[in-house]
Amino acid sequence: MRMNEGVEWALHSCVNMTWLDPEEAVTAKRLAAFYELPAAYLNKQLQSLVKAGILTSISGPRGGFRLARRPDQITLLDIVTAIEGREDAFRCESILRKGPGGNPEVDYRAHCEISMTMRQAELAWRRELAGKTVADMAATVARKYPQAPDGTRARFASLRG
Amino acid sequence: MRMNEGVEWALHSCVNMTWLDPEEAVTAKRLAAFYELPAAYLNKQLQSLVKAGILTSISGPRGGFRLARRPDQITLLDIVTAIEGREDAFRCESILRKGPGGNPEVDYRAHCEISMTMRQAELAWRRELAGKTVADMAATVARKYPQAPDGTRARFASLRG
DNA sequence: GAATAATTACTCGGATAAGGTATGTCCGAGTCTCCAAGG
DNA sequence: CCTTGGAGACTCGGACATACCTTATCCGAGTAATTATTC
Repeated sequence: MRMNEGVEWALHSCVNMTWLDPEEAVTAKRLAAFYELPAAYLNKQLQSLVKAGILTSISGPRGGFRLARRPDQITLLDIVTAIEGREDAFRCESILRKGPGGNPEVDYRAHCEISMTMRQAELAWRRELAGKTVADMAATVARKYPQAPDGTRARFASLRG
Repeated sequence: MRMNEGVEWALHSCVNMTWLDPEEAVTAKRLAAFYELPAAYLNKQLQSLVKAGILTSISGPRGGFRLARRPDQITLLDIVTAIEGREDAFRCESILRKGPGGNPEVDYRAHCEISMTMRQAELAWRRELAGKTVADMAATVARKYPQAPDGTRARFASLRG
């Protein structure tokens, strides 16, 4: 059980975009150069965020990506779900159907005790992620490292791309 | 982010073993036949449970697997960890090292806000799983489906292997 | 000088390869059982 | 009848293939800025 690398990239990228002018678009190339990541692959991940309505994309010169809504309206769960998909990590395969008294018609995700318990645990995980927004992250970082916002803007400005 | 299929198999198998005589060993072949699973692969997963100290294995005729300790002493987290390993799903790659002010010496798992928040969410997940034991599962199933224990024993007895 | 139209360069977006992990299979080492032979 | 030795069969355990998903890359469609041209 291993989360996509893109989740980490997407989270950091979204927090970084918080420091920028809301109208300003940043290219995937610059976002990638920021952490020395592969640009084309990061671009692919950002596309997932666009489809999920988290980012807005702009084509052509002076194009790029920007946050589609206020940072306090974007939860970490939104980003994780956009990259990883909506399915649970534990996918109940309804193996009880093959056991004694198994019924092919029954949806065991709603009846199998193990399936429900595993689902409950994932809900706790999701609840935690849904309780934190990109704005929360940015605020904490800015408090602990006051130079971060300006430093980020400066770095973006200096990056060729 | 997709959990190993073996986790579901291991959970169901452990609950099933709860119904059996604690001294009685069940072969991987029978456990697999119970849900029509691939025997050799299930055997591989059960080996992980043995290494984790959850099951005890016995070689030779009349051999097989049995629970290494009381079902109320085996949490779902124990089983998940045995199969999936101890690492977090979200593995912080410390990409901040490459950013402005990045320090190659710093362990960002303890300083990166995003890393810590993701870790916190996984802790909530683990806490849920650690709070449920195999005995809890078995008890709930037995209450909802009183015929389950006898039915399970009967099925094991009827399986060739 | 201003408006307009063609050109150009730059961006995202999706289609296309490469690598790694989960899945699945196989055979050998060890061991318990069963059976037969001998006391 | 009881003991003992050996053959046999069965089990786990780990080494060996396969398939799928993640990771990575590339090129084309579209677009906005730019430049040259005309009025």
